[in-house]
Amino acid sequence: MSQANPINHSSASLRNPSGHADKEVMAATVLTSLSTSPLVLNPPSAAVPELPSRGWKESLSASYSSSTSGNWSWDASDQSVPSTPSPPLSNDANKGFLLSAPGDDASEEHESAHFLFEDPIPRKRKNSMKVMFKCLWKNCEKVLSTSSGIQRHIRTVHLGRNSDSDYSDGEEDFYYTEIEVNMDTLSEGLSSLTPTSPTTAGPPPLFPQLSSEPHPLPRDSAPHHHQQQQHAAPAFPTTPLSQSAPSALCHIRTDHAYQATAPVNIPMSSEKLESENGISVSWQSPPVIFKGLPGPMSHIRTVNIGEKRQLAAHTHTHTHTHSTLGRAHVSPAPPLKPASGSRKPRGEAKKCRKVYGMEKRDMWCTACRWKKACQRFVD
DNA sequence: CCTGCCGGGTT
DNA sequence: AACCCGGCAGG
Repeated sequence: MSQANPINHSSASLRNPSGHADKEVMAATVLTSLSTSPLVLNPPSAAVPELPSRGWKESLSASYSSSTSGNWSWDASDQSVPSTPSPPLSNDANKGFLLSAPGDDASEEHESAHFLFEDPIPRKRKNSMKVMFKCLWKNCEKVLSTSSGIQRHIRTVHLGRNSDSDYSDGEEDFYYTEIEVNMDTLSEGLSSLTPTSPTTAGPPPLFPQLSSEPHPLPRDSAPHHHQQQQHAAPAFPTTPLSQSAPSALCHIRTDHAYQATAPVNIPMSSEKLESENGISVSWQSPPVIFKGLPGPMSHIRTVNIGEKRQLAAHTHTHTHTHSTLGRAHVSPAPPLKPASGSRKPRGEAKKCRKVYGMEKRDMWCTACRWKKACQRFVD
């Protein structure tokens, strides 16, 4: 209850106003330019309306009414049902169109551009959050707007697999994160900047697990539009939204955090994150998981593929009353230790329980929840 | 105490 | 198979 704060709107204390503002802004710029339009035609600085981070829902649904095809479709529910001729593009996710693919992106791009440009009035965003999927492979910073897109990207580019006729979804390791960016904050930050292409690559994003709201956020709810550079050709892309995390919120989730390599603990303090040494972070293997609970900087969380479970409140009152102190059991069939090390040495890594705590039990990996060997923080 | 998780039961 | 949990080892 105390920590399970849903996307903390104000973020107020997330970052200290030190001197790294520009860095931040930079990232913001990138993000925005990305999300608004891949083409540099439309400088986002145009006029990004700013709405009070609070109450956007109402104000939006009100003012956002028609004007555009309004297919921001975040939540079909709050759509004012603008007379959209074409069905809401709730397609995305499953369509599996890879935005960054040479030719594919056209469509989506078109769309976004479409309603972006056609916008007569500075429409207000209905929801300032945007979900994007970011590839976590070593030097790849690809960001796509759909999970299927990123998966495909990984499959083809990193796993060297031909996506065409084969998609063995089940067991693949898709290392990517789902990030949610608050556009409001971004806009604010760069309202005074011009959208220039990012030249520096900030440190990779970090995604310590962190609580967040329990919203399930189904994959196909990702707003589609916006994308990023072309294929993964450049081994070192211009890191689109590298150091995400605009002061407000950045919501990251990694799919498949399971069997991640040994948890790497990246020194992460909001400052360090944007400190000059851009790429200094030990960003080595795709899946990176944090051991410790990042302090205040928490807007990120990791999720396992099979863990999409209901992340509901679940205030579980599991307070096990371990009163059964029956340790002194008289085991009938005793000794016979299976050749040495009977029980596992007991890894030293902190497991879900320790990391998230009982109150956030729904964030544990399934194994932990079932009192099985932790799969997320394996030793 | 607490945490991790085995072993085994239940759905 | 997914889920749950008693109970124990280790700290």
